[in-house]
Amino acid sequence: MSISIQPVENYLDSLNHAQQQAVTATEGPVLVVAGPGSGKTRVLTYRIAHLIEKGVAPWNIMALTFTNKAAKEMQARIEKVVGPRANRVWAGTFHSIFARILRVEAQHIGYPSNFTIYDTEDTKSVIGTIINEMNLNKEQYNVNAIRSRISSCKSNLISPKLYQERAEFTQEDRQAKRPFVGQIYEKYTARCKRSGAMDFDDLLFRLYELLQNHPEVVEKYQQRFTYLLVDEFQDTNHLQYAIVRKFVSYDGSPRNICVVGDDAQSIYSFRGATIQNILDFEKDFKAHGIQTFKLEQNYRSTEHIVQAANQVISHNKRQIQKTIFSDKGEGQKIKVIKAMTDSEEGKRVADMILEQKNRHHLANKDIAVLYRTNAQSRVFEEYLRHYNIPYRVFGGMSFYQRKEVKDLIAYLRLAVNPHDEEALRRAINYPRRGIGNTTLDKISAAAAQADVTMWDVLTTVPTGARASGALHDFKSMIAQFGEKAKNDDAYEAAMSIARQSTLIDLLKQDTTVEGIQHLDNVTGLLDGIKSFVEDDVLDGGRETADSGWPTRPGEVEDREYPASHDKSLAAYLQNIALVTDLDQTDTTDDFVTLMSVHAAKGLEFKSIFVAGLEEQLFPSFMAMDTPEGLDEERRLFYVAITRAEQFLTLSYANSRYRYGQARFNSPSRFLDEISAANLDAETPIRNQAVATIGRPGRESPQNETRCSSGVRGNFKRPGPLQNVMRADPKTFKPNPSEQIQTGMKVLHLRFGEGKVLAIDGARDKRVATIFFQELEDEKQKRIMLKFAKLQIIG
DNA sequence: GAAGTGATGTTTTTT
DNA sequence: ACATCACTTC
Repeated sequence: MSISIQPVENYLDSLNHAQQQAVTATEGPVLVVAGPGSGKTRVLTYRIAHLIEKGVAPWNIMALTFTNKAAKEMQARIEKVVGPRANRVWAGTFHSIFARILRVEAQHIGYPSNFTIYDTEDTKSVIGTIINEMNLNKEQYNVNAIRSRISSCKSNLISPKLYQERAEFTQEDRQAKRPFVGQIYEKYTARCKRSGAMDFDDLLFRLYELLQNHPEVVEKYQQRFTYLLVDEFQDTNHLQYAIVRKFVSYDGSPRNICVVGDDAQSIYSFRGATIQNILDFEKDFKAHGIQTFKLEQNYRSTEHIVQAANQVISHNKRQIQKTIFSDKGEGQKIKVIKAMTDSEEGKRVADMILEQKNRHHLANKDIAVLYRTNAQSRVFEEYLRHYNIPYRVFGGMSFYQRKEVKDLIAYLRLAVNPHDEEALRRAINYPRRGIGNTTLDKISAAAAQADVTMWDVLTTVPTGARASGALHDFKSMIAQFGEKAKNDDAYEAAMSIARQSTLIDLLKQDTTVEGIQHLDNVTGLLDGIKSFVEDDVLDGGRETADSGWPTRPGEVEDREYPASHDKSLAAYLQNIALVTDLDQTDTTDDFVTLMSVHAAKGLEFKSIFVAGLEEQLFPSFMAMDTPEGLDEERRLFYVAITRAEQFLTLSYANSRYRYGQARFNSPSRFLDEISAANLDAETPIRNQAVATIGRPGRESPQNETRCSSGVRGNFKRPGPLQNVMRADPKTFKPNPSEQIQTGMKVLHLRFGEGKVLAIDGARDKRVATIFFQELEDEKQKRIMLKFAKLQIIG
């Protein structure tokens, strides 16, 4: 392909007719319907470059994407055409761009500018706490269900107030036997606000409210963003479109808005995305001379693949008419692997990968295995590891979701915003400092009572003497961390917080295999913060670039928006809250990619494997009951096969383990939707394959230790710790607990001989701190005397 | 307070 | 199958 570096003058020459039109129609509303591989990103980037060439200031252009990756790629490609001033274009995800605006305008809506961003975990935890506090039944009030209901409310512009006013909702809830959902929603919203926190949906919803209620603010941004572009428009939800409209719909607006999308690739309706937006867009801007362009030539895939894709998608009724074609030649027919079991599927796919690498000289990074659910990755991992083929799994647990990483981040978050209750709950007794659930409940109740945060009442709530001391210590420690966060750069601050919170010490004490892994992860986090501080490349253009560029109104104003030069802890946290693993791919490494079909959207590979093509799985049993659900599954399949450039292999298994039990499914109906003319006739089921179904581990158990790229620790757990008898049960005679005093030597059935270092608490709440010589790692134990069986031996 | 046990739900996709 | 969570036991 000839994309890379185009001389500035003739970048238009490299485009086909439809693409050129889409690039040069800069004024007024434009809808670009772009099939897979049709050069959509190219059109978007050239369009922006073209605007800049025509004299539009980069900071007057806002380009909204769905993923950070897409935004980065766009920015990089604009830079190739127009140079470093590309950095001043407001290109980013909906969430990140809106967060940036909200930081500046926070005071208008009663938020601090360093507000915390709650991830899904935090959200669920808050909702869980509220359900607890309201004494509601956990089965009826399922946290996940409530969370998604609240989320979809926000996506549809329904505030808590509106929710409780509308009979349709209250009635529906009453029928579902959960009449308090509205109240939970209201409390949740209030609590987030009190904590100075926004969840993902709030980044959109709060911005909408801001633009709605503050004419002077909305005007400022309407004037600022004179050119608006939206990528993957089919995946926007109602709320996102409402915000976009706010920016461009006002009296005298030139309505320079360009949306690019493909209704056939809409795969996010489960989180509120709706193709209705495309239809509405045509309607909403009809009066303003909307221009529509269709990009129908596919430059990615060979003909068999494109034809198969067209056949599949033609089974969907409602769609924008278009004809995708390719002139890249017939290419290879599509192969189908029929396996007996999921394990055999894994083996056959790995075999085929090996064969393709040899026969067609493919690199690992030319190959991807796509599946419907992340849980399917395991069998492929097993066999790829067995064959020593490097691979990487995307999705599943992200780095930032790991417990030890979240633990440290909780402290960092507290340092920046001590009102962040989720961080407080996480950090307050880990490492242990004697602030148990009882104390926590008291604080929580007092905070709710006074309508303030837990931080506000931390040291004013009456508790036991011990807890009270611990709370004072904790509060002053966090306050001290807060000073560091304010004065030091992110790395210095994080480093000393990691040390002084004693989190690092705690991790170092754990010498098990996982323990070392945990410490590695935390070190990795700290390294990440370090490179955040040191990295001035990422957005450096803001400071130094384009000195020859004339100063315009707006340029000075631009400095109002926090950017790369902000190396504070607050800036770092803002950054990572909206980042996923996918965004930090090191493209120099050569590995096979394993990911869900959703995650693969927007990517392309020479060779694609789509696995698990079975009824109930793909299409998913969750979606296949309704026509709309099935259509979306089909679009998902369409996305999957159109990722392939030259080789496409589909696979399925007759039986597969789900929930620990073998299930039998028939081949996916989607397979029947591809004409036999595009399928490889010979699809041999080798007898020999059946004979070697056994797991690789069984054949050569030693092999596991050498796996080069083992990302997920398949290590054995070390079993119950120290479950060895250290004292002879026959001669063991425990003393009554009242007799135990500080300084005594005692014998414990399992822990052996120990010395009582201290005792705290009174009567039946006495807790002894005992030093056990014979224990390996954690020699000091705190033992509740009421239950402990200890024999005094001196 | 800590550790071990049994019950339960989870698995569709993600900013 | 696996992880999380309420519950029991020391």
